[in-house]
Amino acid sequence: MLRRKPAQDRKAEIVAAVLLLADRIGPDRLTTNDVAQEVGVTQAAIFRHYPTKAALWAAVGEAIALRLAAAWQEALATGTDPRRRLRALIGAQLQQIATTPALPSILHSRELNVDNAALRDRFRGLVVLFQDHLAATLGDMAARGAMQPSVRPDDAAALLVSLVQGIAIRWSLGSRGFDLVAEGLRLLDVQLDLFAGHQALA
Amino acid sequence: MLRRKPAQDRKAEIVAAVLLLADRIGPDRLTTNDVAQEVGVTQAAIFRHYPTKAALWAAVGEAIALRLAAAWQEALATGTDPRRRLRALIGAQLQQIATTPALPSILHSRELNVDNAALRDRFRGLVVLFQDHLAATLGDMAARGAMQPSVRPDDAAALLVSLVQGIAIRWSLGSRGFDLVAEGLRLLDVQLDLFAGHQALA
DNA sequence: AGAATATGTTAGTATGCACTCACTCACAAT
DNA sequence: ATTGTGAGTGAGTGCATACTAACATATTCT
Repeated sequence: MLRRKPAQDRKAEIVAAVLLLADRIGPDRLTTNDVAQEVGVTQAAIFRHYPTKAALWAAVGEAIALRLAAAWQEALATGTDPRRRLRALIGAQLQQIATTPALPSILHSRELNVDNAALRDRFRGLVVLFQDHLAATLGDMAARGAMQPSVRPDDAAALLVSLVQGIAIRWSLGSRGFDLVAEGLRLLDVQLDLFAGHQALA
Repeated sequence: MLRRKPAQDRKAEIVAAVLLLADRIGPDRLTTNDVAQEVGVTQAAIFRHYPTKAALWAAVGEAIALRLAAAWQEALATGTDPRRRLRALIGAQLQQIATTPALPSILHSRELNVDNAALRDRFRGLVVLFQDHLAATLGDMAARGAMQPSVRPDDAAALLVSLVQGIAIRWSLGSRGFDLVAEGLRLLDVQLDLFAGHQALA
């Protein structure tokens, strides 16, 4: 018979399994049976820890939200130079996606966006928070003259958010054949040099 | 009893229903029953026209591929000015997304990417084709001095593809509260001015 | 050691899914 | 007007799913 674990540990294992399998199988196709097999217990055991599948997804969402918020806080603690802080923010985001590749598909899954209204609002708040961080840092850069005045700050923020999403998609479609963080930061530097309006070194 | 239609018309109706419902319900959650109700026939009738659900998805993919290719061809016929051609290409792509909002989610759905290998390759080819068009046009722009030499053409193409994906996502999440094509082209102009290295008019 | 508890299992249920089969009848050509 | 064709139906099948209830035992507390 299998080793029994305290509920707290098992719950964490289950959430981890969902994150792993959401990437492999897809968030909207993931079944409680898949999760149970991955964890190594019976399907019924999942329901001892989470009363419904929706509750399980809520726990997964909460775990993601905590991780993201922590990563952003750490990035914001990076010095006072706005360009370095921007790099830290974007780098942290890319790092989160690299370690949890299911993140984008979960964020856009119908599971979260259609079924679970409370969680959807939670994530909307997160996205807004991230964009606020970006906008604030871009404002600092503008104050230092590191931004062409012709580029509106909200447009710049939109371009940066797109950059992250776009490279994450390319990384996924290309079977993760390159270093997401390194390539993302390289592209970010290209874009930031363009924002600054001076030519980068060849 | 319901009006009977020739198979060709009915098949087109079914494909149209899938495109509509894939947006509303999600590609991976769409059932043959949903489709049948939308069309106004019984579930069994769907299987008279398409032997399996996978075959139905293949038809949907084919329809999308034809539309995209046609839109790109039309855009490429736009004059010889590379910047205008780029605007036409991106505008066509945004227009396609605006009229078929399910497009991005279908392109990234597990239905297409996991189950239907043939169709996945078909779409991969489409994406490559689009990027080739972009790269060629960017090359023309560079030849006319409308691109800073510090920006590699493939990086520029990656940034433009990201721009389209990013604004499409924002449009979707924001309940389509703005004109996707107009806003996308506006952002494109901001980015192209940055590529050119001269300030845009305020 | 023995009782209490909580983590697990076995064996279900109801529902929804893709898909099938025997059959009906609307329509078009003769 | 008759008839052949094929679009459409009603009633199913088998399977997967989320979830449940009764029971079992590993672990912990005393």
